[in-house]
Amino acid sequence: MRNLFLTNTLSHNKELFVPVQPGHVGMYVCGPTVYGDAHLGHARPGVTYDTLQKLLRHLGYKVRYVRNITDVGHLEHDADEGEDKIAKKARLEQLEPMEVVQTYTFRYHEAMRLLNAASPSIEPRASGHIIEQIETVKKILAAGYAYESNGSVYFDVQKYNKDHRYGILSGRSLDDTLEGTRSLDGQDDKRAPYDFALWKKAEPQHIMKWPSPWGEGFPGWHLECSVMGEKYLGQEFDIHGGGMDLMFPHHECEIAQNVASRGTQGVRYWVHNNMITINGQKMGKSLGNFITLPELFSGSHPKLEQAYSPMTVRFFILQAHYRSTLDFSNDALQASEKGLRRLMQAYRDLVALAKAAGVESPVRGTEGNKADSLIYGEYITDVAPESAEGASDGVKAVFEGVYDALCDDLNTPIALAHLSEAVRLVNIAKEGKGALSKRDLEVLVRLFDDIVFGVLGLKDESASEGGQKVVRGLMEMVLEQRAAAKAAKDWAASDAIRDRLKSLGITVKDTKSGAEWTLE
RNA sequence: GGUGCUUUGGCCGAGCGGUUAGGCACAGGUCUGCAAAACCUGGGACAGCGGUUCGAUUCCGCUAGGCACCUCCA
Repeated sequence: MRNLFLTNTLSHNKELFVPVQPGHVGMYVCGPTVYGDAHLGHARPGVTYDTLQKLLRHLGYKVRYVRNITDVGHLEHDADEGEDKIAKKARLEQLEPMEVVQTYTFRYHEAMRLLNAASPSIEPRASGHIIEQIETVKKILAAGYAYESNGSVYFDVQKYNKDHRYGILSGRSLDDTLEGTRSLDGQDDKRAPYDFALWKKAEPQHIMKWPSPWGEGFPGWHLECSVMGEKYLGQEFDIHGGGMDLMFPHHECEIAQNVASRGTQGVRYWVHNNMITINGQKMGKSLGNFITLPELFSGSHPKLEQAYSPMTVRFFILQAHYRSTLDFSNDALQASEKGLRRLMQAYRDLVALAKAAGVESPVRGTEGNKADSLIYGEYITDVAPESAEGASDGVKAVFEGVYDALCDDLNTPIALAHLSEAVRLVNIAKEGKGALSKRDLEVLVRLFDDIVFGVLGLKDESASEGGQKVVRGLMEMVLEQRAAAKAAKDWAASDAIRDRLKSLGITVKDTKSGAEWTLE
C-alpha cells in the first residue's frame, strides 16, 4: 500500500498516515447546519473529504465516513445568547423546526449528489443523539470539568487548562483567547467568558427542548461532534475533517470535551480545508456574499455570468489545494469549465484509441464508479494498481506523478497537472504524431477510470446527458443525412440540418474523423 | 489588540535552494466548403528592500498590501 501523507493541524506538519487499526479508517467530518441552502463554501469540504475518502478506498482501506447533520443547538451571533438558527428560520417561515431540517437536508443531499459526492457511511443528527449527549455532559461533570448554573451546564475552561491544554489545536493560549473576548451582557451564568455551554436551559417559549437532569434544555453545539464521533468511530479514531473556521472554537472545544469525558483527545489527524473567497473575502452566511449551489448550477444569481455545471464546480475546487483559499470568479469558473471539457474529450479519444488497439476498458467515465455505489455500511474497495510496469517512460511518469501527488497531502492540482500531460500524450497519439503502445493505453485507461472518475469523482456530463440510446441512434441518422448532403456538396442542406440542431441545443462539429455532437 | 496565514506572468492556481506545474487568455501554425471546435507550438511571473548562500522565487529580517480566526459560519 502506498504511503499517504496528511497535514495534521495538531502538529502543523505533513505526517505519514497510520490508521489506528491497520486497513481501516474512521473519518468524521463536520456537516452542515441545515437552515438554508448549501453554498459554494459548503461544496469545498463536500468535495475535499469525498475525494479523500475515495482515495483511501482506492488505496485499499475500508473506510467508515461519518458526516453529521446539525439540526439543533447551533446558535446565532453568540454561542450562549443567540437564537437557535433552525428555530429562527422556523419562526420566520412559520414552519416546524423539523420541516426546516427536512427541507434543507434533502436539498443538501441533492447538491452533494450532483457534485458526485458519495453518501457518508453514517449521517447522524444531533437531535437523534440527545440521550448520548446528556450522558457525556454527566461524565464531564463527574470529572469535575463542568459546572451547573441556573439550569445550564458550562465547561470549565480554566480548570481544564490547569490539567491539560486548552488551545492545543488552534495554538492559542488562554490569555490570547481572553484578550479578544468581548464582554457580553447576560453572561452571568458563566464563571468565565471563555467557558462554553454543554447544555443550555430552554426558555418556556423555546420549541426544541428536551428533559435533562438539569431541567428542560438543549445541547451545546460543540457537544454533538464529540458524542457522535465516539459513538460511531470509537474513543480514538483516525481523521476529523472540517473547515478552518471551525478550528476555533468548535474543534478546540471538541478536544476538550473528549479529554474531559473519556481521557483521550479522540482524533489522530485533524484535517482542515480552507475557505472559498469572493473578491478576496470569505464567502459566508454572515457577510451575505454567498452563492448557493442551486444558484450556481442554474446561473440564477446576479454575480453569475452563466450557469456552471456541478462537475465544473468540482473541477474548480480540485484545481486548488484544499488548504489554500480559493477565490471565486466567473473567469476562474469558466477556465475550469474549459479545462474539464478538454480532459473529458481526451478520455473519449483515449477510449477510442484503446478500443482500436484491442484494449478492453471498463469505460467507467459515463457510468459512475464503484465508490459511488456505496450503500450504508457496504464496504467496497477498489485497490490501486501497484505500478505502470511495461508502459513507456512518459506514461509511467504521468502514472507515478498522479499517485505521488494525491498521496502527498491530497495534492489534487498537481495530480491534474500530470493528467494534463496525459491529455497531451493522447492528443499527440490521436494526431498520429506519437505512438502509445497497447500497454500505455491500458495504463492510461485504468488511470482515468481509477483517478479521474474514481478518486477525483469527475463525470463526463455531456456523455451522460446525451447518452440515451434512442437519442444516440437518432443523432446518428441525422448526421448520416447531413454527411450525405455534404458529400454531394449540398451546403444549404447540411447547414440547415446543423442550424436546426443548434436551435434544439445540439452543437455539431465537423472533425477529421466525422461529425461530433454535444448537447447543451 | 492577540494569534496565524498570505503576496507568483493578463486571469486562476501549484511548487521549489540551482534544471521554473497546469489550466484559461494571448500569439503563430495544422485541420476545414463555411462555421465552430479541436489539436500542436510559443512567449511571459515569483510585492519592495536588505541579509544568509557558490547560487533564492524558494531560508531569515524589515517595509507595504491582503486574508482568516479570536462572535455564528464549511
